[in-house]
Amino acid sequence: MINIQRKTIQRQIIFDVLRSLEHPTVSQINDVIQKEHPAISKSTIYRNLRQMEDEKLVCRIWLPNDTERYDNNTTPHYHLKCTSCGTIYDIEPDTIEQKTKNPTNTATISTISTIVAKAIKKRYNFAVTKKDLVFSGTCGEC
Amino acid sequence: MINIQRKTIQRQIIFDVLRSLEHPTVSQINDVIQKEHPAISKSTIYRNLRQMEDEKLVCRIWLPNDTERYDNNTTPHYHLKCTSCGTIYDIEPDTIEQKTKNPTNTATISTISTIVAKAIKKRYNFAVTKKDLVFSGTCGEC
DNA sequence: TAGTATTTGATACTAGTTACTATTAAGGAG
DNA sequence: CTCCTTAATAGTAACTAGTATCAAATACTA
Repeated sequence: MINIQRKTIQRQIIFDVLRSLEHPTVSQINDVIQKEHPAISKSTIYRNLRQMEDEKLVCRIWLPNDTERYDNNTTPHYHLKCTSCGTIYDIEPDTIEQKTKNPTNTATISTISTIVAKAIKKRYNFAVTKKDLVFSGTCGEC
Repeated sequence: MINIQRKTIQRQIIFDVLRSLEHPTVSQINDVIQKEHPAISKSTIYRNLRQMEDEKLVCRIWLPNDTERYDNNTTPHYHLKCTSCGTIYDIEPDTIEQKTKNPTNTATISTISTIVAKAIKKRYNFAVTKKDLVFSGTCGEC
């Protein structure tokens, strides 16, 4: 009996709260949990979030000039961050398309990033396993 | 006399140390400075690094699962991080090239990221001003 | 129900920020 | 060149964010 994930109430609460929020910081998750369950410690929260990340139940995301955030969208995708209002948007890599110079050509971010990963392998002999792409700027609302 | 940047010895020391290191963390910068100048406080170090970032003298970079780092390469470029040895490599966006399906086509990361930024504008009405692209994986040495 | 390894919560630590007082660089007047 | 003024900067201390350690509690299995 080694390394089995146990089902604890704390773990279930943390997961549920995370699922109810959009790109929350740990502090936001903590605020919600404290109201109902003040006995749950921050160690437990951080620890469980990391564990869920390892299990691929959630993603931990790193945006410039921000604290760590969690994302319950586990499909591969990238992020936009509005530097004016702070909102974080998901970019779905396979839905976005852009014609290149040749009007019959279209490219998704997904295929583009695959091309880049191959180029990196060729040029730097570096095997890419994870891509963190963040675009900062101003959103349509601002 | 408002908002003039003053030339302080602390500022010069911090800048010189930063220039001598590759992608240093603040802790690495601090370690070097403390040996010669133990009186310089961490607030001063953090404050000056941020100020130099505002002046575009250095870049602050954010890598997944890492503390903040500074980069004295101020030309636009992206990063590779080896998850095995921890080494950080710069990708020069204009030097890397990769043929697309059409063998007469080549694309730099720079042009690709410009295409993506335009697509983001069209699709999400979001004006990209900064791109933070980090590729994690295993380097040739590991 | 008992045994045991995992998980929790507490505590103390490292990393980074903020607020505030004391110091100092730069510019002007004599 | 020296003194004065003043706003920017330095250092201190106290705070938020995140990590590590470890005894106590608890989930799982037999």
